[in-house]
Amino acid sequence: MALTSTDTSRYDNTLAVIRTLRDQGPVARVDLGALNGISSATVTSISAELLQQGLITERPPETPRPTGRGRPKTLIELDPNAACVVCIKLSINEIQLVVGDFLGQVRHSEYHAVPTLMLSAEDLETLLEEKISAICAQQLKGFQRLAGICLAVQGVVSSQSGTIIWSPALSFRNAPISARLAERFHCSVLLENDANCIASVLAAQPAYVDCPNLVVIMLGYGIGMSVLINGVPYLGANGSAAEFGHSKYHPDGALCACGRRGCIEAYASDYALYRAAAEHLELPAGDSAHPSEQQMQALTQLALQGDLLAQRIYAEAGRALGYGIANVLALFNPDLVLITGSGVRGFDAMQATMHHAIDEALVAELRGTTRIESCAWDRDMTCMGGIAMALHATDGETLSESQASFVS
Amino acid sequence: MALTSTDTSRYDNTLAVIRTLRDQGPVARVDLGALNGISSATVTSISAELLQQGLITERPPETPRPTGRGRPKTLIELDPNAACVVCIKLSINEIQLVVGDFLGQVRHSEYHAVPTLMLSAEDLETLLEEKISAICAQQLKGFQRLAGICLAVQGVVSSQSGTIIWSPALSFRNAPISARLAERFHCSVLLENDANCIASVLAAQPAYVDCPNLVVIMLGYGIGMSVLINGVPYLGANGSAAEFGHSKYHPDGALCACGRRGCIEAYASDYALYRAAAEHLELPAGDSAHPSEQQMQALTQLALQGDLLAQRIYAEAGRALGYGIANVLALFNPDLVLITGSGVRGFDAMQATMHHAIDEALVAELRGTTRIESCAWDRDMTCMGGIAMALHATDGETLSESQASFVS
DNA sequence: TTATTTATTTTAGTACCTAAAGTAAATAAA
DNA sequence: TTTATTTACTTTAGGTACTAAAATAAATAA
Repeated sequence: MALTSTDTSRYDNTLAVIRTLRDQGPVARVDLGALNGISSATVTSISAELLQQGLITERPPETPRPTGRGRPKTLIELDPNAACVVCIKLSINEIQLVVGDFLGQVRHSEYHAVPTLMLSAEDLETLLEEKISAICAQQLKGFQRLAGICLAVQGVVSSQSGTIIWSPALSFRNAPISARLAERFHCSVLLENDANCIASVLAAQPAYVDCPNLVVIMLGYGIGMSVLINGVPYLGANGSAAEFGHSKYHPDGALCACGRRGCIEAYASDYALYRAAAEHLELPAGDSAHPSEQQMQALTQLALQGDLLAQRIYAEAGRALGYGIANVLALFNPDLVLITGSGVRGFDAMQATMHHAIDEALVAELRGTTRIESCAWDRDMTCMGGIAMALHATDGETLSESQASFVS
Repeated sequence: MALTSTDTSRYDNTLAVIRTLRDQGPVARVDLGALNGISSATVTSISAELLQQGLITERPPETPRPTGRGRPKTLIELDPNAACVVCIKLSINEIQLVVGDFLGQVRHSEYHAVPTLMLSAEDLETLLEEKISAICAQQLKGFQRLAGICLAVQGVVSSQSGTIIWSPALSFRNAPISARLAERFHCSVLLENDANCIASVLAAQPAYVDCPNLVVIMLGYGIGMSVLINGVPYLGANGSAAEFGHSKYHPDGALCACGRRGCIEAYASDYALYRAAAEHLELPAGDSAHPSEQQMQALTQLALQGDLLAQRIYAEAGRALGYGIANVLALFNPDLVLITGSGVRGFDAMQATMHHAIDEALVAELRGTTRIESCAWDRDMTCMGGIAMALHATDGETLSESQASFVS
């Protein structure tokens, strides 16, 4: 008779095995059992299925002898070519396309300069279709299947409906982007906020694994945030949760790009810092409303080298940031707040006032034990996270589709 | 051989049946199956066990005929006396003790005036032991077992460790209260924030069931908040999440009871409103730092009846509240914000400026579709929520202990 | 060469669930 | 009044998935 609709234990255990193999690399059946709380007999049965489906392979025994007595472990590992995902990062004036294999490793990466603010929703769709088609044709040869596509976007997105609601990198609003790509490429399309991608990568790092409640603040052209609760991004009702950049520092504060006053972003983002400095300081020529990396580096240099006005600007940014973080601590009480993004280049110039503002705003009981740390920034991290999230989201499909193709 | 450690389906299904019966009242086996996605054969088997354990009873067929053809449904229902819980609400200068039955119905309630701010941790423990002992002796006669005790406390508590970290109703800090009570009364002791109790009750109401992400703001002597994410209270790392009252309105704002400046509580709590008014208005005599219900009602009356100064004070409170809510919307993006607590009495005098502040602070894309509503306040609601949470937390124990006692 | 150790596989047995068949208890229709 | 129909509940038969224990495999140590 039929499988009970509520009994998902085989499915759950199989996914657990796949994910353990992805996280830990090659693992023996005994250890897979111990790690996941299942018997090794069950692991034998699950791995036999996965082997038949071509999702895993047995690793040939090492030539250098295994240590210890007894029958040596037979390591099994994911077949990196069993599936792949494509992740596209959409940021202001640039898109990045990355191919990741079934292990989550980056196998290909390319950047394109694109005037994103000029694009209509149709332009963007067409552009993405073109670029992804090219990637499919050139880069996906050895893979058994394309499991999914992840679109990592700054701003407010609805993952559920696949709609870009509001992105600082784009001029249009409310574009249901996932549906068309899913239809065109016959695979799952995941739409994610870029900060959530970064947070997923950071949460997996050994230094932060014991932080079930993790807040990641992204400083850059704008200011983004991700809140992981028990390791999963908190999205809110419409996907506009964690909009730290537009939480408030001061009721009648500086003007923000969003049109309101007093947002944290209006003090601590690249454009806010540059705007405050441009009037008074000698800085590289360029669009001062959309400062380039080079422009920002020049400004940061001034602050770090002791220019008093630049220091004052960063100090005030740090104060706003700290004040905003105080609210985050009072409301989320996370284990850890990590500050990263391209804007961390200036973190040393903000740090002191930031900590001071936090202490001034919160009593010790509410300040709690939350660690607040900064963390080096790597422009490829977003897509690494997107790949991981896309694989995680599509493991179930990969599993059932491999099964189907084997049966038929 | 042994039951697989991962196979919890019978346990899960049994709990689901118990909880359905608690939420919906008497239900037939067919309907229990349909509601929980299990076959009625399984419900037959589960209900046979529960019947033997004495946790449910079959309801005798109704004298007025059931409508429709076919064999009439045999309704089963929880035995209200199968278990009970005691909930204690600890608020400033008052404690309430309530007995709830296995259905979650209040069976007994009593209030005691207690100078809570004068108590040491030991005093409190002794007092609670006394009061609970008396309740046990007098009120728990008909019940098969005391499943648990719930302590509902204003302020910051660690549910995990059972420690009261910081409560405005108490002078001491960091008191591990649960352990001693658990030892003394041989049952589970649940320590909960009062706002979480209220939120649990509200979330179950038909009007709000479609709000998986619910924020409840409690106005009163202090200002509390609860955030339910998918129906469960978000606690944070140390239990100090959702401290809305000490999130910020203004960097250099009014002095708060916590010792910091600019907290929302320093504008919109009872003591803040009364403090602002007492200098200038004729109000009932009394401790103006801890205004009584009567004092607050007098002040609210003035504002609602058009006294300009009182109106200005409430308007400013509304502005602070709205500003704080804007941050909550930006960070949590909930489906619904409910404003309640004894302080809602003055909500009409705050409403206009509150909404204005929210609109001024947030662009439409971030304002989202969140409903913001107020909701009538009932002083018994906290304990109703505490009972529900305690029952939910102890259903598993009740189940396994009834089983054990049946087997032996 | 044999004993020991450890890993994996096979076997036997259990718990749970569902579908389908059987039974029970009512109303509607002949 | 009897029979058919409908709906609810129970029993039976069959299937999946798991574990413990036994068997087998493959190494090292003695």
